[in-house]
Amino acid sequence: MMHLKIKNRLKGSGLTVTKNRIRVFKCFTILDKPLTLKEIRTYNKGIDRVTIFRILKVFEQKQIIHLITLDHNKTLYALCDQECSVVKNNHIHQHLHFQCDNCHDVSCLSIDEFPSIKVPNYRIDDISINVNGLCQICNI
Amino acid sequence: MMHLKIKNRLKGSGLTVTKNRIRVFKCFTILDKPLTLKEIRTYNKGIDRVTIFRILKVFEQKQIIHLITLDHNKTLYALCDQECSVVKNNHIHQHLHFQCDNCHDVSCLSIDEFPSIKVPNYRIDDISINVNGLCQICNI
DNA sequence: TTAAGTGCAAAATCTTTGCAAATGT
DNA sequence: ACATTTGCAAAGATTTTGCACTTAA
Repeated sequence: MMHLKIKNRLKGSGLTVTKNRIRVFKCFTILDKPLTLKEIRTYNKGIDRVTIFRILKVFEQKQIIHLITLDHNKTLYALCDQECSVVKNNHIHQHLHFQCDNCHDVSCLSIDEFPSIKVPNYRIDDISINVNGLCQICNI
Repeated sequence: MMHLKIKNRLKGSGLTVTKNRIRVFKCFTILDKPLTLKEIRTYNKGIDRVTIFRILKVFEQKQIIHLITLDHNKTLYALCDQECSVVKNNHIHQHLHFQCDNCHDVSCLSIDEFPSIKVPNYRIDDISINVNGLCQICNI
């Protein structure tokens, strides 16, 4: 994704286009995987700690990225893509979050049949699934 | 659950039985739902902040409680019950975590058919599911 | 030009560590 | 008696806030 596309994405969300926001956005597209705060800071040296927090917060509000919360409070940030659809004012992700127990990388996986869950007397609106195991590469 | 039972549970896990540990354990059984750290502190006034941390940590290690990590890093602590089984050194919970969007209470729900997930070329070992919606009471 | 974003300093939280005193076995 | 747990103080880590300066539209 090039600058122009990024700019349009930001504008489309009603955000001012700034150097920092472009840099942060770009690092998501280049690395092409969910990132920890530490990684984001590493790839955006020079941008203030606080500014990064604020950019991530506004990106999340505008649904440019979404948070992945793994067990024990490990948080990752991932770019939303076309598969992220909006239902009833909520952001519904028809994908699951996978973490490899060997290489520890995290990825968003789309699956063909997303499980539906029924619980008697409850109304289920949103399902969030995290799975662990071995990824394509580590499973050879 | 009364004192004797709690004592045995602690001893059974190889833990020393102390007043504080009994108090913390007891508050889980009385309130009978997953609790936030804040709630645990509220119901255990007088026990030092640090001691609570240490008790929760050791309870987790001994699989007396398990952590529930909701979106945005909200963590709750829940008593493990007989349905928590041990598989391959990992603690597998065949239940899901539900949070009501109205009353915000969190609960562990057992469901009859726990979804199985298959992803080509991946090995899936552990599935963790969080759902939102309306609970029994709020869904009337 | 004027509204919004940024950097820096500092505050507010949250979690961990070290150690002497208290408690459990 | 001896090992473990606890409380307190303080260190670390993480996230937020306030405000003057800079940048984007």
